[in-house]
Amino acid sequence: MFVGDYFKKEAIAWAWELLTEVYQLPEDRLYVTVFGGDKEDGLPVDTEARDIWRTIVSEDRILLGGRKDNFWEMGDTGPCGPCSEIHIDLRPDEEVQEKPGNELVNRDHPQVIEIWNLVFMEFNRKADGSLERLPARHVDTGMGFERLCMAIQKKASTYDTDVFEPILDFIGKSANVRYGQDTRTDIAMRVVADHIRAVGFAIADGQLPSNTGAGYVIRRILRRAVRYGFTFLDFKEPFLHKLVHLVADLFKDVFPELEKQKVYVSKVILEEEVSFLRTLEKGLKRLDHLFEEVKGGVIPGDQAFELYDTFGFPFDLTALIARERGMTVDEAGFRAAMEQQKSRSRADAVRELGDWTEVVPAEMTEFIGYDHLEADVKITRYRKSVHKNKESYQLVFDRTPFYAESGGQVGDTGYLIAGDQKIRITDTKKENELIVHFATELPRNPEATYKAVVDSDKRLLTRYNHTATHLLHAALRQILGKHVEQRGSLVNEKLLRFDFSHFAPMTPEEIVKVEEMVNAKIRENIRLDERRNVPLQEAKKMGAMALFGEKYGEFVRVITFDPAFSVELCGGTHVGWTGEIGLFKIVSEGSVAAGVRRVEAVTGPEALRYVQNQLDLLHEVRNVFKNPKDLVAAASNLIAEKQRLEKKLEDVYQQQAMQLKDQLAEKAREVNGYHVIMERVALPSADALKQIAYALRNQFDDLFLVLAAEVDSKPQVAVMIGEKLMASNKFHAGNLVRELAKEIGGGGGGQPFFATAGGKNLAGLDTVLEKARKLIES
RNA sequence: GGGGGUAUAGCUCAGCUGGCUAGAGCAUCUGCUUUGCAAGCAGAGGGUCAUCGGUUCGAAUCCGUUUACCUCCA
Repeated sequence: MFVGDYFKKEAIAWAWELLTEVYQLPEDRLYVTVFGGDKEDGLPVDTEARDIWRTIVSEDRILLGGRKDNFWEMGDTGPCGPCSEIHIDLRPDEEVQEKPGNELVNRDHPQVIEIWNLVFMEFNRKADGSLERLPARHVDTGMGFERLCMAIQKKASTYDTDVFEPILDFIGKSANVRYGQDTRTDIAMRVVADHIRAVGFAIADGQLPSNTGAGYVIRRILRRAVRYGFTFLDFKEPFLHKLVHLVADLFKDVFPELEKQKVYVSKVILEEEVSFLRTLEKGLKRLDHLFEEVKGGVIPGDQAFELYDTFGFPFDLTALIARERGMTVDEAGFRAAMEQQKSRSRADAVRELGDWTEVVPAEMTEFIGYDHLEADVKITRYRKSVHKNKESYQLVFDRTPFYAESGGQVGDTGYLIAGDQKIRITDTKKENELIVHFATELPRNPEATYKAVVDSDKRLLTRYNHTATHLLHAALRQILGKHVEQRGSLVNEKLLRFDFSHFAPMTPEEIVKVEEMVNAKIRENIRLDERRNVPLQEAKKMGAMALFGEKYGEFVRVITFDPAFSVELCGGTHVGWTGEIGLFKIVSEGSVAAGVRRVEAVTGPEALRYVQNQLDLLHEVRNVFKNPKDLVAAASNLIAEKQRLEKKLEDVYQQQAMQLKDQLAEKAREVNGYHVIMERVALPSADALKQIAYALRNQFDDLFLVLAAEVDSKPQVAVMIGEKLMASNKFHAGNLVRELAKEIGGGGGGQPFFATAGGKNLAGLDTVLEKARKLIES
């Protein structure tokens, strides 16, 4: 047998050998399942697997399964195939006597469980639903770790194994609950134990909770754990983070990464817990409101959905609390709203991918972009992609100078040329061994040889940033400490963004130091030492920094700039000498999550431009201040002075307004027993008008005021009615002002005691007063 | 990537369908009380109602833009 050979027979035999001989699982409790064929797909029974099994176990232990259980697919399209599972019956002997285990396989029995799955990748599901045989077949093996533990340790549940016991113990002590006493708290404890483990590992692996993609999955798992603890174990304060040390210790032999980073991981978890408990609290508040509003027993589904969708408040909590108050929630309505949301998202994500059209058979693309920026290439396959009515094409070549997005570095852009046709390549991505080029149109003659040309400017600028990222990484480790680990990275032609684990904000001094060190390394003009195809072990010996969460093949590429400074495993493109970078400048420093800092920086011409812009800005500001000796003092003086003057001006306005008010008060006449003031005034603002009106109202409780004002050469009318008069219900300022506004060609309104109006006809102001006089005297 | 939401005093927020001269609690400051502290009482300062634009006589409130954050879905 050679590497790459299809080893269905061996895979089956090895699985059996491992379980029965190495792990000593009892053969008489094991069952195997084999794909039993499917009419719809026109697939026969997997006789090949069945025949292999027949040489190992007796016929009555081989069961046939349908497409649901024994045909594995990862999605609507792509590689798939029949699978063969091994199940174990862990029930006590008496039960086995009563009912044979083969009747319980794949029946969701808690103690008759699948522990092993062999997937035989033999087909490719095409876009139209049809299947084609894969030219190169292979076997995927899946094993349930906890289930295997359960089988080996002969326990009734995975949670009774030594993988979980200490964690459950600790949770029980913290919650003051004993495991095994109440199903509800038991479930909660198991959920917490299981989830903290998953989340802890994932975060140690470099995956942070976030609101998109993989990070969102982490967040959801974590929140589920918090929620179970919150409702069933009465953990109202963050507690999950306390479990991290325990999990780390339990798994330190097999997963040392968590042990190494436990402080960091528990910090991240704590932060998430705090923020989720806050959303829970807010949700509870809203829920209280909701209960008061609906009062009549059933909470509408869309309301519950809004709570969940917009405020992140879990539905089952809503239902639980509703039950406690003797109410129910319209669950069907909730699900309907949820479905709507899903289909909306799906509609957006709909991307019709056509099947590959193969031009020349080829299993991989040779990447020649480290040495070439253009090359003659042949198209090996292409397909059409439709997204939101926009067509685009994906092309694969036999070899390519285009760098595919990877390791934070963006994919190359460029064009493809043949004869008079020039095709724009807008992006390049990797799909397994293939490098896929995204094109705006389809080559007219796919069989022709094309010249592929990478946008060299963009590539060059990107190189500066990628090498600078390595220098930055090394400098951060030297200055901040060895706990600095890369958490994420983005490298394009404009800037570099580097996320790393570190607990405190960087001080301005640290930023300067890092910047200086990177620039010193640039001036040293260190030569690139690039080694391709280094065995992974050897690379590690060289001290290369490998990243958690990154998968590396057997052979790696090692990028070194001074063996004593920066050695990294990296597939990206770099400068030949660090001096090419020219200048490195940090543009911003901030945080993205608990314990993770983000630095953004620019290099080369972009850095120069940045510095230039800053200096220009400074220069301009200096000019504005007439080139003072001390710019900062000049600026702060100016601001202080401005505040002082504003205050003063306000006082003056106030005084003027009060003076005007006093003058108006003196002009008050007694008409029908009211204090009537009707004057034409000139004022700087509508607000001043309001001020005066209110001031007069405070002075006379039987006030009847109509002011016709000219504000910014526009007519404005205000009517104010005193408190006493209001009580008589005789007047309504709003109605009055509307009537008066007709004279100035405008409209208005307000409250019963105070109203304003504006208009266009300045000449009408005097008529307004006349009209008002008639109104009051009548 | 798509949907929903939020942005008001140093902090936490209220302000419902435009018009109660922009509020509450906590924090800060001053005074009183007290041997001192905690606390209490009286008072004060503190706001470009995120941004830009629009509608209106009038916008924290309605509409649009930008930014940041929250949240759900993919």
